[in-house]
Amino acid sequence: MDLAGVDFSAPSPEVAQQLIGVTLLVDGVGGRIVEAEAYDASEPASHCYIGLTERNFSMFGPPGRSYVYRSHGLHWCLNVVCREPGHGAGVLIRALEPLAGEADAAGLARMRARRGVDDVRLLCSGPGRLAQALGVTRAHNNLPLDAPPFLLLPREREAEVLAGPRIGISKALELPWRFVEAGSRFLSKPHRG
DNA sequence: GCAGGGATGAACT
DNA sequence: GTTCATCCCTGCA
Repeated sequence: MDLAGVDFSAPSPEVAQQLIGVTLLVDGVGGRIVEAEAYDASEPASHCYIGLTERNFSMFGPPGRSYVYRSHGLHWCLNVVCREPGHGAGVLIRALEPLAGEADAAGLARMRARRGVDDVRLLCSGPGRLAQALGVTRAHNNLPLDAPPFLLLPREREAEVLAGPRIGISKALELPWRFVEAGSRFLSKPHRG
């Protein structure tokens, strides 16, 4: 399963690393991925750790699809599914650098309207913010990423990627499975080595 | 059936 | 740094 230069059948940490610098659009709105976290059925921080449930079934399906879940009763979070079907693994998309070129002005305006904020650095800097800016909800769960409304575009240049501990979890804190683009202004939190 | 907790974000002090 | 909005899943009765 290869899409936008990313091998989605690889282990999730590899997929997360490869996703940094890739452009993600939903219905034409989005930006470059600058922060992503890997999750796998083998470690307790993952929704997959407990096995297949109604909530996480997407992550046990074929790679290259979406997994969208509700966080804290309020926010939607977008993941991409990786590994082989039945394994249970995914990558949480945590932050985007919003596309800001002249051709993308309409997309930027839609993100600002959905978020209700003007500052471009607050549009997609966090998994809940990102989903709101892109209009992602439960309706986007378990959809293929190589078909509308999703569009993935390969890196235009090499990205310098740093690894560090994941954010907001209480288990498997030792795994350095958060990947960020070095020096990005659009991270949800600064990188820690 | 019910209590506890969470891959968050915003508004506080 | 702390608090809280408020849904869904889990574990235990």
